[in-house]
Amino acid sequence: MTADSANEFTKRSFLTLEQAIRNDLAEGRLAVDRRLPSERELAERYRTTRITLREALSHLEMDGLIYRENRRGWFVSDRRLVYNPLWRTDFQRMTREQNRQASTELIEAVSAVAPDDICALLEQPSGTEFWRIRRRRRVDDRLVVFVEHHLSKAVFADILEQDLTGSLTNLYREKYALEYGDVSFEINPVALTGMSATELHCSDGTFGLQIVRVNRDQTGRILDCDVEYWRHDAVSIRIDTRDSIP
Amino acid sequence: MTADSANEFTKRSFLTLEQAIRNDLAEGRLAVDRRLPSERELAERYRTTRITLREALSHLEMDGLIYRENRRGWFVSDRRLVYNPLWRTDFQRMTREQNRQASTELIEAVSAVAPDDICALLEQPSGTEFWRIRRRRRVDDRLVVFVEHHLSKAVFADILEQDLTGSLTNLYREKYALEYGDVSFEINPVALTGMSATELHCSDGTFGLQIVRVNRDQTGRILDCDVEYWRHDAVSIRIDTRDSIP
DNA sequence: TCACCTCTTTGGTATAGACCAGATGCGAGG
DNA sequence: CCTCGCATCTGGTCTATACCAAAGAGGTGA
Repeated sequence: MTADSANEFTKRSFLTLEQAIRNDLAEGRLAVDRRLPSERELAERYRTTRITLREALSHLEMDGLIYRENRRGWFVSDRRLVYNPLWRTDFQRMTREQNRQASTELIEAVSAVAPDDICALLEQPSGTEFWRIRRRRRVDDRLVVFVEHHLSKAVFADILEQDLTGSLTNLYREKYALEYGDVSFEINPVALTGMSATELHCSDGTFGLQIVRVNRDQTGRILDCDVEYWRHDAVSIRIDTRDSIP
Repeated sequence: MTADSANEFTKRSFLTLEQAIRNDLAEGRLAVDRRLPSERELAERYRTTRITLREALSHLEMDGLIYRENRRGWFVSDRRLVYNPLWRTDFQRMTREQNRQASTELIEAVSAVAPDDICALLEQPSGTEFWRIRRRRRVDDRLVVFVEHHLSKAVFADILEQDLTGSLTNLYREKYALEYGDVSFEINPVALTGMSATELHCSDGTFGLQIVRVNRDQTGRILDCDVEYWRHDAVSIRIDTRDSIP
């Protein structure tokens, strides 16, 4: 930040601090390589305390302008990824169509008893075991979503032998000759906690968007259930009934 | 409990302030007709400072357990309203089907130039005037959503003479013989600011869910555009392709 | 009855420190 | 070359206190 902009900021009210940071961000004075200076440094520059500064940063975070990675620092948010949960196009293709670059990491793939609510969604008795595949995805190198898939062990007997870092959609089609049919999903604003927070490198309690989706094949048989946890500033849900819903 | 873990217990109370409040909420010790004691009283009760206490309350707020009304206090959240933006059932009926009670307040109904992005969505040149209807809705007496409707002045010439506290869906059908056709919408997690925050009685910067919807009639003509701002803990979006999309 | 004013209570913002814990980079030792 | 451990960064949490501004209660006067 230049001496000028520091001088411009003379009033001490909270809103002006937030506005000052907003302006400096917009004009690219603050961030170097999308990364903001440390909180201590910012507090000094704006002649305020870390508590007050963090309050302002939290507001900008909620507004989707910046985000933080746990104990790593603050960063400037990129544009949102447009996402239609009714489409089962694979993630790579979806991001490519938006001129973004995506990657997927496999966290685990095991057999496990699903929680009761998931069993209910999958129309199986509580305590049923499913394949549990946990992955996380990046867009332009930023961690944006943590996904937990629950798959029928009967239908996908040998899924663990497949490459699970790619598209499950394609795997279903190519290895199991399954095409998607109906879908249902639920979107909830939630706090990211536990594993979703850890894997996304954000602190416990960060705001996120949870999307729970149940996928069926053409015969109406339930195939799997995905539970996605998105960084809230990284995604925009968009649905249009004029699009065919395959 | 072993001696080791007892030792650990005395060293660091693994029951954090947040968890303590969480327990008190769950067991009904804290909620007195859904309102929490003042921050000062809570801080005293939990032997901590207001800053720390507010941090904990913010976490619970993000998690959707409690919410605040600007300078009025903290309240315990009720269950979420299930909402399908593809359905144009009127609000009253939707809430009744979930055993909730709804009400709508008209804030203003005027002719006004719509912002550029809204004009673009409505496929009209920038600077076009529309009817602008602003309303807010309550569920079980809690303010949950602020809505801004932009309607074609040509199609709805005399809409200001109608009762605008009721269902616009019904008005379209009964007074204008219009049925809904295709819909498209966009969901974004945002910070509530300005009018949306003021009208919802929440402080500037509170986290919310924005839903922008464009409605068409059966011939594909654009009817209107709704911009909704929801309190994040009050709504759950649910969509199922097996439901008919009228 | 009702508009208006005032006083109290509430959350909202701010100061100035301090220590903790995870992330990271670097250097020493294998 | 690689690994391990330590020093030093970062944000995360905390104490203690103060004043401000809006909301709400209650009283006052037309």
